[in-house]
Amino acid sequence: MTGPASSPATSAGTRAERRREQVRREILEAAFECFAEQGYHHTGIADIAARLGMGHGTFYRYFANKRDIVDHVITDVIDRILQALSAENAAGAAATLADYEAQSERIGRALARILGEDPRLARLLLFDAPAVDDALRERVLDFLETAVTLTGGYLSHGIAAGYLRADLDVEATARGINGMILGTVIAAQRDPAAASQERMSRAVRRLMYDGIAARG
Amino acid sequence: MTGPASSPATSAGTRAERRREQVRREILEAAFECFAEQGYHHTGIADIAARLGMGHGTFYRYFANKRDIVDHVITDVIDRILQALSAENAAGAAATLADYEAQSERIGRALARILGEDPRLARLLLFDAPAVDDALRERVLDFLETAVTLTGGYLSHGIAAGYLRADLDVEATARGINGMILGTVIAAQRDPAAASQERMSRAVRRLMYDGIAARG
Amino acid sequence: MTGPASSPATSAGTRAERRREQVRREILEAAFECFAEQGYHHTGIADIAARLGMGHGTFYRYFANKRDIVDHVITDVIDRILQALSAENAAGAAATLADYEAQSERIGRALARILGEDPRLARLLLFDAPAVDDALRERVLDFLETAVTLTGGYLSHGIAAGYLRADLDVEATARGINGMILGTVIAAQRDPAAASQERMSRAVRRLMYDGIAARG
Amino acid sequence: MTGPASSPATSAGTRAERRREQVRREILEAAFECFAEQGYHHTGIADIAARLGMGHGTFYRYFANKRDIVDHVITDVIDRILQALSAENAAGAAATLADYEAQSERIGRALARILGEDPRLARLLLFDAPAVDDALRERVLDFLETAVTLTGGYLSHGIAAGYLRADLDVEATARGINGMILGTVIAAQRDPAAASQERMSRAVRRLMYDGIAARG
DNA sequence: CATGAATGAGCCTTCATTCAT
DNA sequence: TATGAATGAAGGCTCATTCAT
Repeated sequence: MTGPASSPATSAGTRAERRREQVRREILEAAFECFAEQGYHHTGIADIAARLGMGHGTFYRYFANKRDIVDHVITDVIDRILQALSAENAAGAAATLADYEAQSERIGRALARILGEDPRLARLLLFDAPAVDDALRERVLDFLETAVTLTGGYLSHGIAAGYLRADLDVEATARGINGMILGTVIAAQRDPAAASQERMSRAVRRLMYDGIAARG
Repeated sequence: MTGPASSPATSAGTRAERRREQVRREILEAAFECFAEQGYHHTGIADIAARLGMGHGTFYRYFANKRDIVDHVITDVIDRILQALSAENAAGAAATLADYEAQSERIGRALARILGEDPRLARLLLFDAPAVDDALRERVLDFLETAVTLTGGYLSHGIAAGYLRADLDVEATARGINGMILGTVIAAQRDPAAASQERMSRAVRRLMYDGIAARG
Repeated sequence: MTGPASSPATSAGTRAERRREQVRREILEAAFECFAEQGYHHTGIADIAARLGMGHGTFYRYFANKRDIVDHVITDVIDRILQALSAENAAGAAATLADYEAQSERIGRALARILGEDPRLARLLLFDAPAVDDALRERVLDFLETAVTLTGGYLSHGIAAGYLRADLDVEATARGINGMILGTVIAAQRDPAAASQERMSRAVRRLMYDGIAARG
Repeated sequence: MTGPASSPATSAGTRAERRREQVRREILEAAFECFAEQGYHHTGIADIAARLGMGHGTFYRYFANKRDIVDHVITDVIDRILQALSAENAAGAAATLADYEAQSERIGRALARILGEDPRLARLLLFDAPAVDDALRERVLDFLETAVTLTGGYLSHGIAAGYLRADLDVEATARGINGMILGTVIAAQRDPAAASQERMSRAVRRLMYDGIAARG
């Protein structure tokens, strides 16, 4: 229910191939749960197999090794987040500031839904994956960078459309905005109350549009 | 009588005690380096000892076990950051918005100095420590929460002093601001160029005071 | 269908279960030998595994740890001795002094057989197990106490049947008798010659029935 | 108070030598206590030194190594027991059965005093020393054999004097008698109540002189 | 294809012993 | 002579991975 589940094409191929694909996804799901709940290093292959009631030797028929599966799990997590984002994006659709605000709101909600619904997602991505090894840490950083690029794209579009300040340092501002989202996500690790997401969303919007200074 | 009076008493106590304290710090430092470079789980006690050219048994004369030292290392990292913050704080000293901006600027610089100077600090704190175990992840979250409280204190003071909007959601806003700092710190993992810090600082300030919207 | 029906079902269960039980017993046996020959503390898990030509990791598939197996080994030793005793017991069957003597004789022979046959049994139980830790020493003392209780039972029966002195201090006398057996067993550590057992048996019988004093 | 303390010649030699000898004895005493309370293998050199408040390096100025001191401790224990025995022996003094009984009684009391007073003595000798290594186990067996020889000497004397049965198997009977003493000593490990010693003494005497059979 | 028994590299930790001070 | 810091051999235990069934 809450684990990773992407690739819409569940079909394709022989019945055996479909079966194989299904087992793969089950293992992926179980691995996600183990990693997210106990951490990568505290999870044994046997734990993953046990969760599915299968022999742990079977695991190696579907994934090369432990490192391999964590890679796939993280890929899935990232994909799910990116999908949540792109589902509500409509790239450069916002034509006015109001549009932009509404779009930001939708994106925020989508993120809140997916990440708030299952705090293990963020925990795994932010707190476990980077510690696995250099390569995986880089992948997480890449993802964050991608998110910055995405946000930057929206900002650039807004500037072109004239409803955002022309003198914005797009990249730096995008980093700032994404940082606020990151802060929200991390805060949700402690207090996953959805309400908090509402508050955060409002506060961030106020900050971005009104500034924090008192009107002189 | 007891030898030439040299070494300007780095700490108190006997010569032996000072020596002991120095070795302790060396081990702490070596452990920090190992953890930061290879990660906690890929670091063996032997690695730490080898880095100092000492027998690994010696390690256990100074620290109870591997878990013990990572705790001390993280404590040190957090302390260093908090000191960098408190050095420039002057709690509620800012009387005007200009003061506040200046103070924020100083704090930002201090952070940039300590974290930008040695990117391993942030890497260890954010990307390695949380994966060690639940307790350490909680400590890191505690630290972030402390930072939010600190920022919130500044905001509250600013509201009381009248130079910040009275209707700010202090906690949520503080989370947003700290998130931007976090985004900056994480960005520095990739590009530690000090210049980037400058840019980020400016962009964040613009965002906070002017908003991102074009002036209508 | 599932292979030729051979191996006359040493125990119940699947073939795998029988195999597992067999390996368990082999490890138990190897451990017994190692402990008895080199002592508990001088025996490494690797020694036990090496004796069976298996990887030492395999050991841990069958026993939780070193302490666990020594417990099982001692349990086995105690069980073997108790079985030797109970095989010849017939609880309170002896109706006359002659019966009683004959029964004692049989019990003595059974003990001599099992303990004399393999002096390592006694060595392990008396000279190694008590040094493992407090709990195991208590188990050995418990066993000796059980033996005293057993002997006491025979004495009580003999008193009730009228062929033993009514004024015997049952418990104390049982301790004395068991002590003599213990002395015999320990003597066998040095000279395992079966003849010695005969001599001891006779001497003890003489002592118990005739006393050591010259007939005045 | 309760530890090993032999060699009557506390004097002899320089003052420095006497001092040295005193420290040696203190270490021996502390080692006895540690070994008896925690067992040989659970005792570290550091424990012994700590008990005396001295540096553990100092230990090696008085004893070659851990194995060396346990040897001395056991030697001391054995010496103390043998002294307790020889103090009351008067070799072949008993001229009548009554004399012999009285002498046995005295010896029993002496043993009860020294072993009952400090159960750690027996525990160390019987339950720890034999597990140290082959050599020490042999020494303990040697001691038991010596005790048998001693008892055998008394029996031989009694036979020669005519108050003991001429047809006794001296050695075997001596083993039996010593076994009863051993049983008593081991029983005292559980219930060190001195009264029990009285009971045991009486029961053993009854057994040896009257036999256990009812008088027909 | 599924299984789980076997494997051994690897790592933490202890502690007897040495030796410079 | 006393000290305790340093050392590293030794050993218990885990777990990812392989492979025969």
